[in-house]
Amino acid sequence: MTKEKILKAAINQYSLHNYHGATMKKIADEVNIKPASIYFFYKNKEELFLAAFKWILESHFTYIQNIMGEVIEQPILKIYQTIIRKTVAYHSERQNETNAYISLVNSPPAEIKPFLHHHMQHFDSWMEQTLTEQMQKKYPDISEEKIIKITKQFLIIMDGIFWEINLYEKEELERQIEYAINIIECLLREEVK
Amino acid sequence: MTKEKILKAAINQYSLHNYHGATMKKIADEVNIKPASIYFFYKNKEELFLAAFKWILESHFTYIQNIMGEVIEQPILKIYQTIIRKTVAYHSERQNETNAYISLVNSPPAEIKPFLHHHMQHFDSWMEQTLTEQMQKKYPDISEEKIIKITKQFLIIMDGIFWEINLYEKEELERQIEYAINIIECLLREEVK
Amino acid sequence: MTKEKILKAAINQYSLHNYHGATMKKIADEVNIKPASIYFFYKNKEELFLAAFKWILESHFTYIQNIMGEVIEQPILKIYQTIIRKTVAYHSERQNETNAYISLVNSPPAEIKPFLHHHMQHFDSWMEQTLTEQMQKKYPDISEEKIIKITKQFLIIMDGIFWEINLYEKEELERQIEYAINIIECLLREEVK
Amino acid sequence: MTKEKILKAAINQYSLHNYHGATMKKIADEVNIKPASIYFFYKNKEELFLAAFKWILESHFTYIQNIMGEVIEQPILKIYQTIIRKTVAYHSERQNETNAYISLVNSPPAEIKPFLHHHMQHFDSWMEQTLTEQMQKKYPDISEEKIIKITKQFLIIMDGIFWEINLYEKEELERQIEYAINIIECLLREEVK
DNA sequence: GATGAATGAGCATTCATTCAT
DNA sequence: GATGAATGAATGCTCATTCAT
Repeated sequence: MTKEKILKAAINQYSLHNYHGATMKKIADEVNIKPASIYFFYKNKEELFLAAFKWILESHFTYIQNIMGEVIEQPILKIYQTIIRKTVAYHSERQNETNAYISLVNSPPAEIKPFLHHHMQHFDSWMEQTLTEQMQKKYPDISEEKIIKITKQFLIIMDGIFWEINLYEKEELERQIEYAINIIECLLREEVK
Repeated sequence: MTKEKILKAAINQYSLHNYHGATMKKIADEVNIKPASIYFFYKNKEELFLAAFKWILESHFTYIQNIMGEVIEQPILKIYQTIIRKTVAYHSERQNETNAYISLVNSPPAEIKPFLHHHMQHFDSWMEQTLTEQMQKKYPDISEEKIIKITKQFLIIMDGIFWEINLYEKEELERQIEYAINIIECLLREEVK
Repeated sequence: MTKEKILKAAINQYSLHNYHGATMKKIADEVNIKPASIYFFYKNKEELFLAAFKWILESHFTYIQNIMGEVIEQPILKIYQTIIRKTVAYHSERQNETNAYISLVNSPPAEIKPFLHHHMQHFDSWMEQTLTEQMQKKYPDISEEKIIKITKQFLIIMDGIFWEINLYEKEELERQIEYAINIIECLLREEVK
Repeated sequence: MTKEKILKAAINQYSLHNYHGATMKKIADEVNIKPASIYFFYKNKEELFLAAFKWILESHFTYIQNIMGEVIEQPILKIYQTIIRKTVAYHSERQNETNAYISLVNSPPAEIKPFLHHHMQHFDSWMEQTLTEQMQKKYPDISEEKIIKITKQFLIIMDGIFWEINLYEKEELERQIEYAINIIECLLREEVK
């Protein structure tokens, strides 16, 4: 119970102030305990943040997996649309986790780099594989090469939108999402014919 | 001379450890001076980093402006291609500046936020305006609406590639760039007729 | 316990070196703790010194109030005599507090000025009022104007003696006190008739 | 020229911030030179302030001597009156020097203590001697004992007023001065009869 | 489980001082 | 005479961590 609250507070503090700015005191304050008490649950700051980062990455992963599970039977464009929209929705609603995630990915504390790298690779290949699998099932005529291409292109667009989550205001972001979906439509129209 | 070296060291440290983790000591060590000496050139840490950020943003801006100047007369696809390729090249060669830039954009120290926001807006609107202008000149028949759309879509792709600079190894990044250019081709083919 | 010791050490250091010269290190050394530990009890240097000053002023105030309470029923000359003698005794025995008090009054750190001013005013008006009240009770025939005058004159003499506490050796100070009391006798003789 | 300006600036800074708060930088700024330049004229901070303190003490001494010279032929009450009034005027017009003087006297930097003590003694005995001499000349019938007593009492009152220079606003100070003169009148009336 | 008290290490910053120019 | 550049030492303060209770 308390342990979990500490974890959440750590994430929040990390998202607000980065690793170096997220102090044990601030975390403790957020949970309404004293800094010394954190050490009953976590060996030290590094361990706490390792746990926090794992939690962020895993819950993000799980969430996307769930979405994927829900839409997997739908037509391919619908899948793409849903992933983009839900991902944005997820991250817009959890700005602090997203912030933490972004700075984590971009400038990870040295201790975490190997773990992070492994996770990213895992996530990416899972996403790629799942998407290509579905396309192959739905469009058995299209060459594997083309399918991989379209999947990778989708990832570029996803990444572009992801980067923009933090930069644009809500309305403008909506518009960008529409534009992004238009791109995918365009790609599919051409490739799938 | 020393002042410049301090600036560069600050950028490097910021890229490695974020604002809070980049200490005056680390910067001084990199320049082979004592921390106290930094204060002869910069009033305090904040001022030093403001100077560093300005330098990054301005040199990035100048660089893109130059590229734009060089390719502006070329066909529109060529323009897009060149911007993507050169931007990636620029940032790949200056990983530390880019890292600094990315963490700056994603989790700016509160003191810098207003300045940063102003700059981003300026850069974005300049890019959009320059690109739409060129398209209007080259395709006077296409509606303004469509031109804006394609420009914004280009920006999504740019952002996607930008985000991936840090994530992918060199070769894979090359491939992603090719895919990105393919997307633009696809979009142009359809919209421009 | 420790908190109190820190307070006393702060007063002592302040009396020795003024506000700026009294460093957290010197205070900590005096208490046999490390400077960082002070911050467990006091938020910062300013708060510590505010507490110290309050303590000095209040204990001085309380002391004088007690004296006044004890002699209030005595003849007026006796009251004046006792106040002077006991004040000097009090301050002679607590040279460091007195020194701190004096430099506080004469060159207060800007942060403390308002608090100090308020206290001084309070003390002064209390003293004046109490003394005039007693005189009015004991000499109902003397005009208020005259009573105020004699009270104010007493304060001048008090201030003179107070200033001299630090300047004269013990014996010479005794003699000055006698002279001061003689002045008051002279004033009373004339005014009271 | 510059040397003198530095001296004056040092006094001013000392009066504003005490010895520890009066930095070489602040002094240099006031003279519009760089801190390094001060060292051309003074060996170090201590020497500068020693010079400054000497200057304050001596000019104060000289001033009082001049006043004394001017009024020495006048009746004794007039002498007392003038000394009080002119001393207050002098110090009111040079609040910074006075402040410096007061904190100097009350909490002198350890290095200066012996010099200061010697000076104070010299000043006090000169004042006492001059005044008693004059009284003896003007009232040859009064016993030496009585004369010394009245002189010392005058010094108490002077000290009281001196202490109040910093505490009271202008108008209230005027009133206190009147009261002080009244005291002296009272003393003279009685002793001189 | 929780915390009061303490500390070592480190941080940004200031300051008196030096020295070559 | 004056200063730009540099620094050692110190200062107020923060922070992760420990440990007895």
